[in-house]
Amino acid sequence: MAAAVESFAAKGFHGTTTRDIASGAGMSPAALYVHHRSKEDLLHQISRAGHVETLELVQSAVATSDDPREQLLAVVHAFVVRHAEGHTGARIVNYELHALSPEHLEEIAAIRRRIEQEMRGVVERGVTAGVFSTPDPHMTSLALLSLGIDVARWYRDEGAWTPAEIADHYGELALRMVGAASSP
Amino acid sequence: MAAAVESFAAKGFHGTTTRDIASGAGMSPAALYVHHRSKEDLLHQISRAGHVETLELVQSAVATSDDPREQLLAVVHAFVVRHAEGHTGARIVNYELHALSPEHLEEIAAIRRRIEQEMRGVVERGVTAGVFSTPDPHMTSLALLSLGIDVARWYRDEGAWTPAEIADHYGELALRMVGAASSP
DNA sequence: ATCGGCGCTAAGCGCTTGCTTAGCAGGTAA
DNA sequence: TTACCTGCTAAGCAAGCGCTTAGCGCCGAT
Repeated sequence: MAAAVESFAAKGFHGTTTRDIASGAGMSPAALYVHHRSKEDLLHQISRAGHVETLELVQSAVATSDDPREQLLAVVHAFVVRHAEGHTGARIVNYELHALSPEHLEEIAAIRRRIEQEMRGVVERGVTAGVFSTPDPHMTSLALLSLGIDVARWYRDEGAWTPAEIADHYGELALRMVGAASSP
Repeated sequence: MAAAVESFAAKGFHGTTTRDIASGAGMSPAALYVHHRSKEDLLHQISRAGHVETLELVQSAVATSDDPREQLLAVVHAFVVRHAEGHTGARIVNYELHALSPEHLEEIAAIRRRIEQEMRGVVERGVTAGVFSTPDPHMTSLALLSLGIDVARWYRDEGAWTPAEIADHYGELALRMVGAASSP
């Protein structure tokens, strides 16, 4: 599975052959089929595991505080660090959905909806509490997730910024986007 | 080329066959090769045209005003509308770069750098003029582009928001991100 | 000592891939 | 009329694809 993650992230699902994955894992192509039903099955398992982990990450970040402001910072920080450090896996999670079978795609889409609900909840509670101010909490929360997801696209390990530095800056941007005061 | 755009956007470069493109264009597979050297050549032409158009769009948006605030609004609005309305082409432009040959990729990367420079210029001039305030103009301008690019990933024609509505909201978010006052 | 099963490989099957070849209808010009 | 374009198709080639089959070495249990 690790070899599949590497290949899928580098060349895309359709650009990867079962021989690529097998040689990356130091095996013959036939050995893959002892453990996995098909190439799509591999993608499905990788995608599901990645989505579940991200959902849990977001949920536990929300649970660290009762203050929407702290929740937002925690979620954005965790989300951005994950998409930077784990950009290899995150690319598969976010950019290879079209290669999933319709049933598998629907399963994954359900997890994505729950992630969106978590973010939306944070923003809406902040607005209700009067500490955030935004004309459309729905679109703003979507933009916050969008910003984090896209980190996986442009982030490079050899780049000038560490994941933590990006996450800190993005935390500040997030506070501004929801109309919270810059610093306590 | 229009048929190739459709197929590449829907299934990715490697997921698309020359027979897909040909039947989409109402031709036999061999007819493609009268006009294009290879499948990669098609991708290259589509990608280059898309990048050049985006660069020109950004440049002309910047040229509409001398005020960094107005420039930012114009660039973000044009950029977001383009990535929403033209999400089919924008997906190829942004998510199929890995399928280009090394030489073609370098050519495209140069155009992308010029787009980034335009956005960075707007933010930096705003900071210099004292109308924007951000701890890292470089990262902030990258985040602004990132937000616009990712619209192409999640936007759906049948969604609740029009491209103009998204662009308006994103303009407001952009002003907040660079630390400009919300309204004049 | 012998067995069954696990994890693997060598070989390859049937099909699809990107692309090529040979040739043909219709239009243009001398 | 002849010659030659342009834009196309039918057919197909070599290579690569996802996946299967047959079989082998190893190991713990009997």
